[in-house]
Amino acid sequence: MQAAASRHEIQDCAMSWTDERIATLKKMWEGGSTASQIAEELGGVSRNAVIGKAHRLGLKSRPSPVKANEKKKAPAKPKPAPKPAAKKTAKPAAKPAAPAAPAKPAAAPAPKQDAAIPSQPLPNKGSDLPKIVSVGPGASCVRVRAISRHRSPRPPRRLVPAKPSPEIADKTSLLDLSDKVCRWPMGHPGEPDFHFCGEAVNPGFPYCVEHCGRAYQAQLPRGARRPPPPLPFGGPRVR
DNA sequence: CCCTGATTCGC
DNA sequence: GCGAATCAGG
Repeated sequence: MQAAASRHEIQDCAMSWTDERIATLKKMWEGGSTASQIAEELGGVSRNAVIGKAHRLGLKSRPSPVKANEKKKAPAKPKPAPKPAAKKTAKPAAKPAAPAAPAKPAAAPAPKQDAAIPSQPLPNKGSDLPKIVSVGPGASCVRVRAISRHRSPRPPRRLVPAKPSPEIADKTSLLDLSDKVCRWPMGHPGEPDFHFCGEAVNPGFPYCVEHCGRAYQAQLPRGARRPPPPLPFGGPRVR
């Protein structure tokens, strides 16, 4: 019995949208992660693929920079892009897709409360991320999402998704999130020990009482700056 | 120029 | 159904 293994880890080269991947996609999408992050997390898929899938799944567009204020008036079509075909056809492969930049200051998800935006778990006394980093040298099937730009030397991406890893087996993983548990992220997505708070939420909030206290801080009068910088999710990934 | 998501459209 | 190409706003 070679069974022992039979994990889901390497998804073969046939990257298909399995239930689990879809679940991860949903959670992250709803959790406020950007398509790029999700794509990176899932691995093997481009940001566009994630977006496309998300829409097909019926997930809606959260704060989109573009359609955010799309008005309902449009007698004329502002979209005269008749795509004359002959694009993909010519280039079935070879695409320098621009993967994603890990660090994205753009949007921090978080519920829209009037208070300040939640902040990241902060570098807790520095004891969150310093740990392992990647698994697997290079799969044989990692799509060629070459880094077109001169970003950083892409570290060996771990192929194991946000699967139940022994490291976080007893912690609240992405897939364990629910409306009842605190969604405060501990660490960053992708980290081997990344997990969520998991405490019972403060009724009406996505976080537990403790983290609500951190997420919703009253604006202090200038002069009394606090040390902790904000942002829960879309933060600078410290890789 | 970078990012973001939305949409189109060939496969 | 999938996702690259493209669009479009910030």
